[in-house]
Amino acid sequence: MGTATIRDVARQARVSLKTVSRVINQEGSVRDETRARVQRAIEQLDYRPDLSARSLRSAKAYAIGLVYDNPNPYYIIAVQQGALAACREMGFGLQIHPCNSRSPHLAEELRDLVHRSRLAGLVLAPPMSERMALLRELVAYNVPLVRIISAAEDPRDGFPCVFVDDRDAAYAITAYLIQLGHERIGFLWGGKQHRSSPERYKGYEKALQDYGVAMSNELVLEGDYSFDDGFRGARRLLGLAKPPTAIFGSNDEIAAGVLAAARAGGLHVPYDLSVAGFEDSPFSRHSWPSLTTSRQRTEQIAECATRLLIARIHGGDVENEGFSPELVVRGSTAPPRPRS
Amino acid sequence: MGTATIRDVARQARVSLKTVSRVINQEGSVRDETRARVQRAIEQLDYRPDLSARSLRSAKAYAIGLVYDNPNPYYIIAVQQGALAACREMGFGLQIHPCNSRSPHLAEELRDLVHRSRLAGLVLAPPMSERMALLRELVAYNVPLVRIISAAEDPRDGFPCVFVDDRDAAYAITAYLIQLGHERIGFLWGGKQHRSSPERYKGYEKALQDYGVAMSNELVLEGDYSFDDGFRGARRLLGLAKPPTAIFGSNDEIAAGVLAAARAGGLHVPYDLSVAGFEDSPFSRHSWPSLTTSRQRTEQIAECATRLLIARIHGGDVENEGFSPELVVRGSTAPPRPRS
DNA sequence: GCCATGGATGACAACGCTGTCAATTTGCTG
DNA sequence: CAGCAAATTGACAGCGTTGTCATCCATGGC
Repeated sequence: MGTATIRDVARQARVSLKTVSRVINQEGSVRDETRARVQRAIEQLDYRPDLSARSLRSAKAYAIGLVYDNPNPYYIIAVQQGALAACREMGFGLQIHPCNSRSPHLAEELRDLVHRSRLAGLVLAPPMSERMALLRELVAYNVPLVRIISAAEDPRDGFPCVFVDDRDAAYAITAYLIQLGHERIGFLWGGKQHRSSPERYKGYEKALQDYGVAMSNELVLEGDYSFDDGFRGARRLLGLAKPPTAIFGSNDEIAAGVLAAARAGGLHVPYDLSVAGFEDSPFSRHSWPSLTTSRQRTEQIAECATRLLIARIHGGDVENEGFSPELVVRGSTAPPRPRS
Repeated sequence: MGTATIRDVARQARVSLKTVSRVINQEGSVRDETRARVQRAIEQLDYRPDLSARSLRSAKAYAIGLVYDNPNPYYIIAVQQGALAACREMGFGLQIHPCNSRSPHLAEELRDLVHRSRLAGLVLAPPMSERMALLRELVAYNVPLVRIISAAEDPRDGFPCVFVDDRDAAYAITAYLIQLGHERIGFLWGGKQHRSSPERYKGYEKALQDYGVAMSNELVLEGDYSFDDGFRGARRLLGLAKPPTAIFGSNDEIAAGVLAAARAGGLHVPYDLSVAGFEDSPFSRHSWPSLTTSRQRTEQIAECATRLLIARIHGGDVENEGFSPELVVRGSTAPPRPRS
């Protein structure tokens, strides 16, 4: 049995191979009656075009690659969902490619992937999307790509992208904390290899300036986008002579660590300490108290990036697009407790 | 530039196409000197075989599909990682295929996928892996597959699988709670469409029996593998005239909901209430207190399943394999508070 | 010195499909 | 009804690779 080919369909419909091909690819120039006959044959034989053969012959590719190196399952799943949605709609396949962003041979590895698997292009998630050297190499290899990056505005650097305004979002969170009455607001950095980290820091800094709140270096700690760094960072901040009344973690995992540290220290969130995160991961809804955070429409962002890539592959000259995360207020933030 | 073909390599090495093919596929019957010349040409030209052309011609496939319908990002990412590890080692590609397990045309959809994308076979994660009708259809379509399922022992039903003994693991957790001194232990069911749910329930039930602890229907509630059902279920249990002193949630998300409900009710975990989860997701480590749970080596399980599939594709007649989750004791469980 | 043996190599076709271009049919005009 | 353009259809080659089978050459036994 198995797998009818275009040949079988042609025989059954009493037309040439090429006519079947035309019907499949909606090329037009086929009489309605002929088309109907071919359609019928296709259904009777349960025929499905073979993507390998098609892409081999037409020198077009019908799959794209999704490249990431990110330990955050929520983020990755959302990116995958978005990319898949776009791919399915456009009739493309999706090949996922988690990788090590520190690998020295990444450009070759990716070019390899593209060539071997006949990928039409790549969607790059952070932090790969922010390695200029990598981007240049890939472009030199003629690999079409679209990036998802953190930037306050269109970078116009020649590499197409979808950009997310982390700075503005961090500004909004910080401003919200200030408006609640907080004047000592701790900030825990995310990973240095992510461009989003300095962006978020800049937003924090600018809000303090704009509202005339004094900066204090002791309130800002470096770290990574991890629970453990949130925990450790919070412990240090809470051990200060003048501890902060609010802590802004650069993502929800960090904020989760802060929550844990606060509880370990016997503090009641939000009355003794306000905590804010970033990302709106499910964790932020399920923690106790639930986290004030910033909602990134990761799925939509990825879908948009994938659409851009496919449009580019189809030869379009497409514009970059920007997204702004939005503030989500939940139970982990409140006005500071009046000085006793 | 672009993408040398086997033809270029043959020209450069002054041999025939076929000889290059032999070298690439390690077929033997090539003189060392010739092989070296070809190798050199391959490196110089940076040649990579085209998987589409190869699979087209050889009627073999070099990619497998991973099919799942599961809202839990931690689980999915772990399964993907495991499957990818096996695929990379064996030179296979991986195509992910999230889908709706309730779709009536799933079998056709999957057969379609296999055919169009020339997949060598499918790895099925729960709950798809437990739909006998689906399995039968796929086998009728000649689709090689391996399942990941929940079962206390090798089902020997003709469909190859990797089976995870959820029952024994749930038994271990329940027994542990009993040994701590608990006699009223609530149980919150997972999703009915997952075979793991009744398995976990059976483990709970058996432990109560074996230890001579009275069953009480009011302590057992149905639900889904979700935070919200954990929250609602816990509220109901805690509102009973004789509330439980411990609650066993069928997974970590449910347990997270229980934690939240306990806190909303002013209870201190673990002193007023012990809580246990299942899965060892990162959440279980990052919650406060961290959750006593059952560690499933999801990544290894998926890798094993993928290996089995590839072995089967290569014509091997392989044995099913079993995994037993292991008890992880953390801060959310303690002896019950003495009656006041 | 001759032939059987077997290892190394190559020529050629074909996998399933689409691009090119030529052949055929259709429809329209005068 | 001839004449011509446009619409429709088909023959054929070839994408990059491997399977089949034929060919070539060195070796060794008699």
